[in-house]
Amino acid sequence: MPELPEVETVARGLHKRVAGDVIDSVWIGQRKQPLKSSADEIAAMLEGAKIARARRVGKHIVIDLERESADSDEVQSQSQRPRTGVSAPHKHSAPHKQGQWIVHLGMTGSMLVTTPDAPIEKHTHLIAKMKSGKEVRFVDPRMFGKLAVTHEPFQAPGKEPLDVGFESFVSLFRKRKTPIKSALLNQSLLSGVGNIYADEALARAGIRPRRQAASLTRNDLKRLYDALQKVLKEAIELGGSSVSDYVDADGERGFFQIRHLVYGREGEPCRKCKTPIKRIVIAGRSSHYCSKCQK
DNA sequence: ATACCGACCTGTCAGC
DNA sequence: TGCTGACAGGTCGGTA
Repeated sequence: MPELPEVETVARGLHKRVAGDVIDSVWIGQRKQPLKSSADEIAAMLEGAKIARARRVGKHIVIDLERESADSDEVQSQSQRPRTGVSAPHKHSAPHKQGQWIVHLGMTGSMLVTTPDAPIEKHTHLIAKMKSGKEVRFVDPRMFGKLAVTHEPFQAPGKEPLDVGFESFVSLFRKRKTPIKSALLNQSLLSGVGNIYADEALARAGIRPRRQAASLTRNDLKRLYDALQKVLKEAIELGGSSVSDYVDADGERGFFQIRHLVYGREGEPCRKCKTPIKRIVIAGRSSHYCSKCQK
């Protein structure tokens, strides 16, 4: 489901709602598909930790956790401790002060901040109960999402599309024989671009998705670079694209889908020239373009 | 090294 | 009213 703008929206929503809050307890459901870290590892890292920050890296949500340096001697049980910050629920609390909770939403994942009485949706795989009374819930029908915890600083494999400089952008594609659409989807080149925004950026730049990446002129790449940054920023402003079931941390849909030029518009007229939008398959993914406006 | 392809899952919708 | 097949925002691992 979620690409850079959607993940950014969810991360901002989480930050706004639970930054500074402390995780009291964690419930983790059974899943056919593993979460990546084990349930025990996740619970050990999360329980008793304070959420310092929620942010986006590529298509990942990174939640920075802090833990009071429980200087060994007195470790109290989590329940009884009047209004101090973090309690240490485990006797052998991690030696690390800091940790990270990494969430990938896959195709259909969502991270919701709810009240405890909100009905529990089908396919809820994790519930973190916060000291404030709120709950953070990870819901993921298709189970392509992943949860992990780590002490290592998380790094995306590729460049951040909104931070990368133009020269660096050019060098990513210069030698690639693969179609430009495939190169845009390759997370080890750029992290965060998915099927919607690849199509939308190519449409705005006037470039056909099947064009070999290496065949793009510097001028083509400049238009693509500008278009990509612009479309991502606009989409973030509108809370992302809700094509079917994407919602943010508050359960709200995004609105960028009404601005799509090509994605999901097969057969509909191009907004500029009225030519029907075409759909082809590249590397197994639907790709949409206007055959007149994109060369 | 690089690049396709199917697999991983559930849900929905169109067509018969 | 089924049933079947195609398709869905993403990534992996195996294979060419």
